[in-house]
Amino acid sequence: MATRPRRRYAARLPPDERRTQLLDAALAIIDRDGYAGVSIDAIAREAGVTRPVVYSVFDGLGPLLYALLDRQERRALRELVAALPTDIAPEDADALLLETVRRLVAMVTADPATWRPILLAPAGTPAPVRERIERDREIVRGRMRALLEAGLAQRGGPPLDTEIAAHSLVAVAEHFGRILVEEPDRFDGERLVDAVRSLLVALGSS
Amino acid sequence: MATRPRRRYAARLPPDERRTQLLDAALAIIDRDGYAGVSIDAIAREAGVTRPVVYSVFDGLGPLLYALLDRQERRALRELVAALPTDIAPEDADALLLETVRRLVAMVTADPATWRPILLAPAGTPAPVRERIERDREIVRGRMRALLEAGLAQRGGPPLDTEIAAHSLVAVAEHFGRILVEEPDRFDGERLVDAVRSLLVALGSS
DNA sequence: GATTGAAGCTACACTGGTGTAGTATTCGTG
DNA sequence: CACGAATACTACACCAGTGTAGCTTCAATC
Repeated sequence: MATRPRRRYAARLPPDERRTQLLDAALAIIDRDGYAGVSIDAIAREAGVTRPVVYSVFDGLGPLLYALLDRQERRALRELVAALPTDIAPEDADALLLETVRRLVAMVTADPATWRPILLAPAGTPAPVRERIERDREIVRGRMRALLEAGLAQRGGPPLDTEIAAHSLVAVAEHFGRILVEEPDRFDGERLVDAVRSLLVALGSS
Repeated sequence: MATRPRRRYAARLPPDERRTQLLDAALAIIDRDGYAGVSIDAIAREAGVTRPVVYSVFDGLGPLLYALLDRQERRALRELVAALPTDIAPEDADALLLETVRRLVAMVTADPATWRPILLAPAGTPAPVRERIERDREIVRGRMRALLEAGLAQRGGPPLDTEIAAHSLVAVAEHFGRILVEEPDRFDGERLVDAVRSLLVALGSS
């Protein structure tokens, strides 16, 4: 009974680098197989290491995913804020809107590994992670609502339930974000921009 | 060592009734705990029966959930088709739209147990079930698209990417459907109707 | 009221994942 | 070049779920 030869030791890393590496491994798994495939065991395997190594850095899968979100959230929100307009340019609102859509599409397609875990979060995520993402979503809606109100005020638009409108816009954005991430060939990004343009024309927006 | 007393036998049922009962049990679990809580074991427990009973009727969890979807899909699509307008009434399109929204809201709030498994499906559902629901979604989008095109043709609306528009409308509808099912107190149904009404006014829809 | 077949139950073997105690290896330092 | 701290590995006990073989009970029939 040839007892299996001892496993070759993985390169030794200080906790900080190990931590980074493990988070990268988790991200790679999520990007490849979705949240379904993620487990302490899978992460250890992906990193070429054994489970106790993972436990030496994180207290379990929940805290690990939370830490991952912690790291990715910053990047994602930064990208998002950069893509959204900062204020309303009344004279060229349409062009600004189109440019924003274009930026959002580019943002997601350029870095799907960042966006997939966020857009697909409901599927099998631990509750704390899901709650956190929902909180972020709420923040984005708040910002969207502020933009809407500012826009309506400046352009003298008619009254509108801006909370509902913000929900709707974010829902649509997420829907197409999900498609961009999961079936990148389904809709060309520019087609989405064109659709918004047509909509603006249809609305007779000046 | 007091060996546990033999479990009391559950009422004997012919396969058909047992099948129905098990599907009901699965539905109750999904309605209560979401897809996360569903397993052969949990379903057997919920039905007051042991696992082999479940296996005598279904080949496993996948087929069981598929059968459940089979049963619920019919009801759901029937309700949905009943709620959507059948044709375009050009002279009172706005009222028809408002009525449709009202009907959709009523449909979901009246029977959340039917709609929760569909609206929340991505979370932890076996692939075949998810694919099936996605197919249904595609059907609904197709219908929505036909309505849009008919409406635009009749009312001489401007050109629009109706595929994108249908995606958007369904995405918004699902978003609010999910909220209605998960946080019924967040938005009053009538508020959603009002929002659509305001939107129509804002569009200067005649 | 005995028989018997359908419908349930128990018990077991298996899988894949968790978490940890104890041991082996590496590598920087003196 | 020896040693000790840091880092990794092995091995185990545990859990929850799966799927099945074989035994038990029930109830319809004669």
